[in-house]
Amino acid sequence: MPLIPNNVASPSEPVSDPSRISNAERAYRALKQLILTNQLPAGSQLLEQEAALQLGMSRTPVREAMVRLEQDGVAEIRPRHGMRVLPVSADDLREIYEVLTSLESTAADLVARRGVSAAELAQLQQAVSDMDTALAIDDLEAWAAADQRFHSLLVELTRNQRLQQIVKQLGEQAHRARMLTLRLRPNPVGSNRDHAMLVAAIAGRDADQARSIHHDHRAKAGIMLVELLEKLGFR
Amino acid sequence: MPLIPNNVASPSEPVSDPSRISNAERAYRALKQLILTNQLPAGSQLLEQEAALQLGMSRTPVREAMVRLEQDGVAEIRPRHGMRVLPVSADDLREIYEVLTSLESTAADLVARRGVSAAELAQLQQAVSDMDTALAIDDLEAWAAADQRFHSLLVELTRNQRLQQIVKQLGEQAHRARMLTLRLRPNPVGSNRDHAMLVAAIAGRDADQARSIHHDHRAKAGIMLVELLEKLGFR
DNA sequence: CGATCAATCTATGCATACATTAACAAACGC
DNA sequence: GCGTTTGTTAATGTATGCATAGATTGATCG
Repeated sequence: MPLIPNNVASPSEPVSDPSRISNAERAYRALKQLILTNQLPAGSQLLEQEAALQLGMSRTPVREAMVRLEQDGVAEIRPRHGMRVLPVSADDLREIYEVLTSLESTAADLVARRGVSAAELAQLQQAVSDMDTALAIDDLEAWAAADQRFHSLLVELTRNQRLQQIVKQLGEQAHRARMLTLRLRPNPVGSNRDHAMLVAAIAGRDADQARSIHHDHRAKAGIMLVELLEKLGFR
Repeated sequence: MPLIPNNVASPSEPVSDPSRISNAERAYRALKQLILTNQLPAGSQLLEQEAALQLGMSRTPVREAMVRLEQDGVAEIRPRHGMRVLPVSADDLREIYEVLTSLESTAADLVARRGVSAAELAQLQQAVSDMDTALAIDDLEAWAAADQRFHSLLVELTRNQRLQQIVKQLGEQAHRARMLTLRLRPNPVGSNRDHAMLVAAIAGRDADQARSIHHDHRAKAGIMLVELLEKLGFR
């Protein structure tokens, strides 16, 4: 007997209270947070039961969280060994940056082409300025945060939710590697300059220029990180 | 100890099936298939219990499948209303094609830049030739299949697994809309020409040309589909 | 007749139980 | 000793039970 849809929903109406977070959601966020901060380092394994105990819930919601993390590409479920946090090899990072370079330079193009409001431009400029400040006082954590905010803003301005979501997901995968190498890489002065130039191109509605600048920016960063990771011996 | 040698398998039941698929996986594939073929059309809802009954399993693996489908972006879980198959609006399609255009033109660039073996080139040419044949006998289903194969091949040749996975996922989201409009759109003769030109550019290692051709190809197709969907009144 | 509210129903989210089977180890034959 | 076999353990995959909250229904009131 085939699965027959028994009714068709009217256009999606908000139904439930979004403020209530399920245990499955809590587990998902908690585990993801642990992974992104390297508290659950690459390669570590976690059994459903262990995680459930730690989080004060049963295996069921934990399992759901692990399934989601697997689909996010940050972990894998190995049938008798629990969830294993995926390492990010130099090759993985190369893949990630190839995609990010493509999508973010497209974002720069789209945003420049459409044009941005004064307020939006100000936000971008603020992020660049925060990066400069952070660099001046040698606060690399703050610099990384501002950098991330800049990229995030840029992508949000495309108003393409799928593009946003994909870039965010890949950014999370790359995050751990970036944090590991934050203090090993040359001071990112060039990065700040690139961003300032991109903002100028966006303000001037020069889509080709914006695309080109951001493409090179991401490609450079990608190559640098991949080489760094290779030197560190991450295969 | 057993008097009957245990290497004699009972006729009906294989002892150890190495490719044993979990019920959760079965549910995932079955539901996804139904959605992609529009047997479970956009907007339809399906309760966990209903699906479980139809698939001959309990709610637990069904639920896992639904969580995965939600992360795939083809359905949403609405508490107390079951899983709802997401409609693909004209706006959704615009988003999807923006990303696909970006990623696939990058793929064309990468593949042309690296160069392909004679065998790989032949596969691409075969796909183009199949598209021509299908068009000549007016078999649109076959044409769509060959078209999909071409795009799929192109992306596989990048050897970037993340790029492949993302393009595949977005392709699945767009699939239903493409099938719906397959007979309403103008005959895709231009599409075949674009593909032939792309193959030539790849053979000639002309990355810029390859990128440009494929970018325009995808952008054209996207605009056409979006307009078609808007005319059909999909919001 | 339409709106409001209470009573009922139901799908879900989670906990828990259980059968299965891979992984490990111990025992065994060579 | 060493590879093989068998027994044990434990983690999973799935089923099931249950409390809850949201949805639905129907009764009451204007």
